[in-house]
Amino acid sequence: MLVPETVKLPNIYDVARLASVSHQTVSRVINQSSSLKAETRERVLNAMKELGYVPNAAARALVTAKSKIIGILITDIVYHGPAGMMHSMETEALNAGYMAISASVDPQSLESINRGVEYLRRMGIDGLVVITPQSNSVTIVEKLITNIPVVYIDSPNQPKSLSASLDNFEGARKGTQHLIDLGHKNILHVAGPTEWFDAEPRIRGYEFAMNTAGLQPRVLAGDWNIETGYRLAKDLDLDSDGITAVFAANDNLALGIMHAFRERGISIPGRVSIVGFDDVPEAPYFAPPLTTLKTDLAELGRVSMGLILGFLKGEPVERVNVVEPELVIRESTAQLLISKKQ
Amino acid sequence: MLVPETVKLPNIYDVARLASVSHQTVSRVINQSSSLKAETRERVLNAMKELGYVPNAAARALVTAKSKIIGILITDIVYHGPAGMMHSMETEALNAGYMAISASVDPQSLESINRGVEYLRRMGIDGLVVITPQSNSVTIVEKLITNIPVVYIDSPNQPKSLSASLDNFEGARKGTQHLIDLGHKNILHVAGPTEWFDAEPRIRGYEFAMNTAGLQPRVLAGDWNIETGYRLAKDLDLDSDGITAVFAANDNLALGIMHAFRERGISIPGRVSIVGFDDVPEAPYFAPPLTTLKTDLAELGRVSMGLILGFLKGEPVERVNVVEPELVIRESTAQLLISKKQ
DNA sequence: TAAGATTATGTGAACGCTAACATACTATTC
DNA sequence: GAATAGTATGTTAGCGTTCACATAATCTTA
Repeated sequence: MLVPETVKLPNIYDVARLASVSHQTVSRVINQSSSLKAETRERVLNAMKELGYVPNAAARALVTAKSKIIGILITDIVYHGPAGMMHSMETEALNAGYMAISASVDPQSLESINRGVEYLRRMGIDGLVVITPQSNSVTIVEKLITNIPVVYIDSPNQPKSLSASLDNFEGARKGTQHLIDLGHKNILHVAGPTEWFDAEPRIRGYEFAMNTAGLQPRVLAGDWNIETGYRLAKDLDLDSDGITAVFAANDNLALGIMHAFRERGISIPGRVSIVGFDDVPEAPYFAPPLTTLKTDLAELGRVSMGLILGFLKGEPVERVNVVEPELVIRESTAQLLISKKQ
Repeated sequence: MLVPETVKLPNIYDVARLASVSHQTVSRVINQSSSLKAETRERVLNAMKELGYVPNAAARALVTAKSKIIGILITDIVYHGPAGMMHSMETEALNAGYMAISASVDPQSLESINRGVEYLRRMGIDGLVVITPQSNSVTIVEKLITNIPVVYIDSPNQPKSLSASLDNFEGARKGTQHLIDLGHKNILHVAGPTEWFDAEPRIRGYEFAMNTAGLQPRVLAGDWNIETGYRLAKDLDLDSDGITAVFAANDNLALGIMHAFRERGISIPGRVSIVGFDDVPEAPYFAPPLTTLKTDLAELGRVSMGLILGFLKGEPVERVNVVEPELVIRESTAQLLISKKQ
């Protein structure tokens, strides 16, 4: 059996003794202070290496009142997007000498959100990124976190805070316009869950494109899950409304929809064109490959973390930043050949 | 513009003063000590609430020499598996009063791994979970982390440490056996990258099943990417070897392979049966739905974190734990009707 | 009701670091 | 070569906790 050993880690005094300098000189080496003789620095560096010294973050945090930790409050990490976003945020933080630390919470449970925020506060985070698609988390955070900068991702209209978001409206508009350009007139939008901040602007972007083209918008309420797309498309009546294209609020929905159509023998894009949103890595390999809106979430993560870090460095930062999705055309969309109204 | 305000957070003395007790009594309330008059506890609790007091983790870590933080060293968080695993680990840690903190590193770069480990050490982590599929990270960790417990996920044979892993061998054996049971004789294995610990036992499991059945194993080297599956299957000669089934080392490869076959007009499972590994959420919606091995990575995460936490609590823990994949049969595999050797 | 046992609270020090100041060395100037 | 200005180093205190111990208050029991 393994037992916890209690090895005393070397501290700044141990290094100082070995290098025959004062502990403060060691501190200066750690903090790259100027006015240090090269020879002394060298000696200290060697002593540190010899003892395997690492600065104690707790002690430093205590005295500086800065933890060099950025918190990330995140819901639903299981979805494709957030995971990649986390990764890019962490890298960005690391490069600036910060650690990123995340608490994933259940957006349905106030208690869970509270607990997540509480844990982050306790760690003494210097800044916070909130990746939450729902308003109740935002309210809690606003109440509890008052002394550090906060960036909200995809949570529009936080007047007092920083924010970064995808331009969901514009993405949805582009996707819909693509279908309109192909000659489609009856385009259905299968929407995401309206409690999510992302879903609503996608609906509005779709409606805007439709209205602008003088077409009748038609929205079906959904959520982000494959299964929901499948269920909705399973007994969707295309013919009576003459639907020839579907704009799905994300790739998951699109995948489920395509699967249902495949089972029903409805040809894509022969009978119906499909557009998704996200461009998940699998999208080019769907049957058929999916036309969708590529959302650079890694970039969104970088931007958000950059906002916090810039703010902490005292740089002037934009309060609101936007990342634009890009239309990727694949085989799931095609020109409408037989126009109904002809 | 927003400017960093410097609000002084209340400390234990502020609470003590407001509650008219000593700071030590407040500490006792925080740490749920017994031998405290209920009335006193109540008074302190109220004072804490009134001031919005949160204990300072840095100060506590400094004096206890315990950070209550578990580090997670992770590579390739972008893959489906690790993300879900992270989530379950974090939850497990939180429930035990620990925070989880991750550093993602590039497994190709020694420097990146070093840096990741370095950052985690600096935070004074109490334990470490290493999710890395490659041996060089393991060596670095072993060299650098000597004073705290480490769990290696999917890194077999770490004699001095704890480990948890998927039973990749058994999973591969089951998947291959399923194809054999369906009457297939010429089964190709498209393998994962051999530098990854996961890939090799999958190859061996496949070979074991084949050899046991008196069949000739045939392995094609690949990696974990969809694109690779696609590329390999694009000009794969099925006929000259009479291949009727493919066992892919993960679902990504399977997806790429299926896509190539679809393009080539090769019917699945009519002409070729396909088995994957992972059971990604999309697998039931592939064309056709994919037979695969469900790997409960969330469970693997829970087990791993549980090992560390149990160890830290001084409980006796198993050194090695294994999570078994489960065969999920879908439409991508079918009975071989025309047997070649008949 | 005095003595001991138990429960409840208080006091000082220490954890490892950095900030602020003090002092010792070296280079410059007149 | 004495006065001045850097440059390089040392000394002390304090960050907010918990720990180990000391003391005060209360409860037993003969």
